[in-house]
Amino acid sequence: MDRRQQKTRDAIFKAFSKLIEEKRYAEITVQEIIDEANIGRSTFYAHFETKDELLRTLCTNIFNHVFADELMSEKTHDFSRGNNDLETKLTHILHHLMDSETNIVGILSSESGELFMRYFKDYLSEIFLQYLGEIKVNAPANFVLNHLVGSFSETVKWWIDNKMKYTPEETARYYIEVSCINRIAEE
Amino acid sequence: MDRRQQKTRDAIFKAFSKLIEEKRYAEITVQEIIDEANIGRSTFYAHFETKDELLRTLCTNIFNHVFADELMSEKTHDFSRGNNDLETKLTHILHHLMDSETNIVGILSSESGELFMRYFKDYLSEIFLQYLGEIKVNAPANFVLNHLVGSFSETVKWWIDNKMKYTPEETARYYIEVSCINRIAEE
DNA sequence: AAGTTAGCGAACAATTTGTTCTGATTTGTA
DNA sequence: TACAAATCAGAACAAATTGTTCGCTAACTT
Repeated sequence: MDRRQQKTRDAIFKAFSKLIEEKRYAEITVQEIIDEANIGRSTFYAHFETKDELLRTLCTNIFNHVFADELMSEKTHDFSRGNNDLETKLTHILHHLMDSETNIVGILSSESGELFMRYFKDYLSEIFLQYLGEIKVNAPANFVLNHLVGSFSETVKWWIDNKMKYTPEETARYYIEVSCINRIAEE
Repeated sequence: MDRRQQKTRDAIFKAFSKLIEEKRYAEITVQEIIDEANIGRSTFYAHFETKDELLRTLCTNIFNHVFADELMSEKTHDFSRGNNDLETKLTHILHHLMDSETNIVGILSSESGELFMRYFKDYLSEIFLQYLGEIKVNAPANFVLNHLVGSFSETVKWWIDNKMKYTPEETARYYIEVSCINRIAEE
């Protein structure tokens, strides 16, 4: 890809990330992004049709990176020692969020966090889906999946809102603790 | 209160509710609300300073109604038979959502649902706070509260997205089933 | 019935959005 | 190196939106 395109793209992402930490997504104007990125007006629209498309692309980039490892290692679970496997995976994800270059923390904890959460949940679903069969609970499967994904994403938000003052290991542990998943181990 | 004011207010709420079921909150313009409500431009601004204030007011109205009963009966729990009390309360809330005059279901399941969920969670927190002391889990209290509130609101969303094909009783049961709350009963 | 309050709608300035055009710059390649 | 193609900047534009003001009319309260 053309180096100029790449540079412009990066500038837009960087500007957008910075702005989204300062104010709500809805309040950010395309003009502000253009000014912050220091590019021409038409240049922005050559890359993204709307602000929404920019957001969508940014989310895909970020989460592809965060989930890169976890989605690789499908079908290699180890249930022999309870739910160790899942706990490790979740811990990894939290570490990735912590170490990410782009300021995901700023984004997720911003007023626009909900938008990102939607994308986040899509990725999480793929992870939890692999464990669904192991859970013995008297409720519809799609309810359980929804619950696991929803409550883990709530956990992440809580963790970030609390300035990550707990370690990824502790946080994953808390989640397993309150989750019905820990009944796999108790069987 | 002046009948004219009441009529105008109702017209605005009704128009806003209708629009929010059709499209995202961000995409709704004040002009559309005005047209749908069939009122004068200045009239809208005489009632609400911004679109955000309209949203806030609508949420307060709706949820005050849904939670009216539950918030009354504070401090009258009955832990003697496990978590029956909470399950009943949650069932009530689901019933209220079902029977509400305003189309809460349409609103909560709309693209703007997350906005309403934020308000919904505020009310839920008050309910769950009363049960927090009874839960024995090795995790910070504010984590547990966040988890309970978050996962119940996820339950409600799941229920609505599934066209409420389960009864409030069933749904509340499922929630208790996967929740760490049912360990109160198991002690 | 008289005085007060609310609603109407036109007109206004200020922003914002997305498009189009022209001319300049950069890039990959021959 | 040189040239053609792609990319960029920025000005200018129409259209939509926002929030305010003002004079007039209709409805309400006492």
